[in-house]
Amino acid sequence: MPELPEVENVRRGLTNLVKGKKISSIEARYPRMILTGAEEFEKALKNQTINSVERRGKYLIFKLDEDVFVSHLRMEGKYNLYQDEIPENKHYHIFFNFEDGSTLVYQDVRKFGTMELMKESELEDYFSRKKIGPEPTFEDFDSKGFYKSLHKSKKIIKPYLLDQSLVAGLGNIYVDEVLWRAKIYPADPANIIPKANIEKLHDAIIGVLQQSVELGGSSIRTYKNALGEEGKFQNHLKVYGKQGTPCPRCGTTIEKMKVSGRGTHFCPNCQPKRAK
DNA sequence: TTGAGTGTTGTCGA
DNA sequence: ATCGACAACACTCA
Repeated sequence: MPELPEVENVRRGLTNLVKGKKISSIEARYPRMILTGAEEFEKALKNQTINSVERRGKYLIFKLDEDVFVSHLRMEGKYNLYQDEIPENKHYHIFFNFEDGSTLVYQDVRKFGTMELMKESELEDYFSRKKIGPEPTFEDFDSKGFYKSLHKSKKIIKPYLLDQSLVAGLGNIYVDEVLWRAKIYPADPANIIPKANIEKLHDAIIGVLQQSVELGGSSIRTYKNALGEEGKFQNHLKVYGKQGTPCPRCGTTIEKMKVSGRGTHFCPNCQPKRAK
């Protein structure tokens, strides 16, 4: 389900729901989801308190007394907190039982999500091994460095942005949105995009992701935050899912195509192909 | 009914 | 180095 704005809203919801709660037991019904080993995960986290829930890119970081675990929701992961009775659901995979009787349940229809146990001191290395780029903020994400990287690369711009190395947090929805805002053809190689468009792209990445965070993210298919609430940013999408409708900027019909295997929405007039 | 498509990421082979 | 294909899995829609 989630890109950065959705993950950030899940994080905020979880902070309210489980911060300060002490785990009494964990049940991993789908052990393969826990890449570092389900048994050790269950054993290690028992009797530890969740002190904070943080985020890096699209990854959630639960910080406990002695350990941390990193949770990635992939396509459809969700967290729900139950005060007592837990409804039967075949997509409920990991159960965190708390001392106060409540239970945090991880739900994932497609079972793509992952959890990994580690020490806080290992986090930096973990994200650097995965080549997770800067957070999309003006403090962390430098426009000059971004331009330099793109200027010397023949990679196709859209999949390059999706690989998280230049900036963390974009997924298939927001990448189409920011390319539309910066008037860039999604399948063009990075090195032929004019500097002015790259600068616009840089600002759009920060602006769109931040605005979506504030609006609770986008509920496109199944996304809801940890409180079961839908986001509102889907009402502000300009191209994602808008194929066949007029471009809000120029009225040309939005098209959908495939770019490196992903459905890609764009305005053929505002985002003309520059490559021959 | 079957196949294509879905908000992600990692691996493998050319 | 890079890119496409494919994998993990379940469900929806044409």
